[in-house]
Amino acid sequence: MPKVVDHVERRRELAEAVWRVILRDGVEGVSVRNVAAEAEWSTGALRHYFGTKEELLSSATQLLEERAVARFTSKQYDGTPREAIRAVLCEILPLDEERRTEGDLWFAFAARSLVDPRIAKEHGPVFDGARELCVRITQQMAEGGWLYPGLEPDVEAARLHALIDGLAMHMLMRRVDEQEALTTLDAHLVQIIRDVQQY
Amino acid sequence: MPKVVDHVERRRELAEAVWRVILRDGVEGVSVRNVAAEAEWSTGALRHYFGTKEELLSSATQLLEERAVARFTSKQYDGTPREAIRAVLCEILPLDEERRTEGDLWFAFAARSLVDPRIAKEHGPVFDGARELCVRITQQMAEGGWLYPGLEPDVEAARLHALIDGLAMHMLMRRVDEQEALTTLDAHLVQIIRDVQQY
DNA sequence: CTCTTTTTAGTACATTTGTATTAAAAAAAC
DNA sequence: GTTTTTTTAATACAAATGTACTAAAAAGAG
Repeated sequence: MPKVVDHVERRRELAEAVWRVILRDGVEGVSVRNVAAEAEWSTGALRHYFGTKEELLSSATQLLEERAVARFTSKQYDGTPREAIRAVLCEILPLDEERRTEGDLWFAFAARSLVDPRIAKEHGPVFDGARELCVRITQQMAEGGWLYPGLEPDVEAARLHALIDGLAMHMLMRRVDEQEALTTLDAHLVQIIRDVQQY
Repeated sequence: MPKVVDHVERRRELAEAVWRVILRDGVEGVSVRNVAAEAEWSTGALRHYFGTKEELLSSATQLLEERAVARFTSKQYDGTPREAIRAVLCEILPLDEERRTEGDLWFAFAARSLVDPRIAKEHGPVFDGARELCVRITQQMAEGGWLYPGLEPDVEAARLHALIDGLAMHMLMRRVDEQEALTTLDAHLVQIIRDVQQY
């Protein structure tokens, strides 16, 4: 029998090499040879796992999706409502290097998804994950009586999602810094959270 | 003397060809030959106006910027405060084909600007134009007494900007439709505009 | 060890890429 | 008409690209 290789691990390894290339040169810098060189593989070995360049990009998107969605869905509330919600939302903002990397990739793939249906399909769950996170937040707020009176949970989820993605994008474009983003987010939370003295 | 050619017009013509290529194939589809074919020019003629591919992309970004900023800064208020503000903000959302095209390009260039400082520099004014629009709105609201009490004009400008850009992005990604976007925008306006009976 | 299958390396090939060069065509000044 | 300069077309070329192919290497089963 042949050498036993963890295919899942190999594909992850390759996907991460794709990431590094994208972060350095953008999606346009992704070529079979570039990725192989980045991973220190031969093009032949790479081709053994990925038949085409498209599969390579798909795999990189999928890995990003898995990680992001896992992070979004694993977070739990604790602390005061405002602190908890703020902490959850901060998972989306590129506040540290890891999340900035994820954000850069998310942005690159989002732009590519506009002209590449295949990427769009694989990128969709990232949007859905963030949206579900926002829906979960506003629904739990409504149930706990923390949602500011008169606000609709679903509409507020959409608004929160647009705001947080817009902020994230502005940060990725380096036009808004961390402090301004948090100030903006806090201003929003003030308006949607009803302050309860004892919770 | 030579044939008299309107260089500005030529460059505009070429930039629009670049746009069409980007809309069809993404930024990665832009090559000297592709653009020349799209414009029905020879590569030699194209090269007479643009020495390198980078200049070609720069020119396309600049044209986008000029148009977008012109649209943003030309709008004037009229009608009730809410109607006027809504109308101005709707200039940013991709609600018709022209603005969707602009939006698609804006998105493509924004993503590219993360790894290409040159594009970033030329793309910056588009961000600034939208931000100034938001600042103008919130400041005029504050001066006219329409801003909901307790809100800071500058913070609200940043929040409005993030929200509108996030909504625009979600629409461009085809994950949010026109109706949901307007519902979300209206929910936001309700919270930042103080309803004055007589204005 | 021998066999069998996976994994890898290296190379090949047709396209496409950015850029440069060349010479022809066009058009106004004289 | 001739001259002069811009504009255009066509081609050239090295480099990079996606994909395919071939044979060597690796590693467990018998």
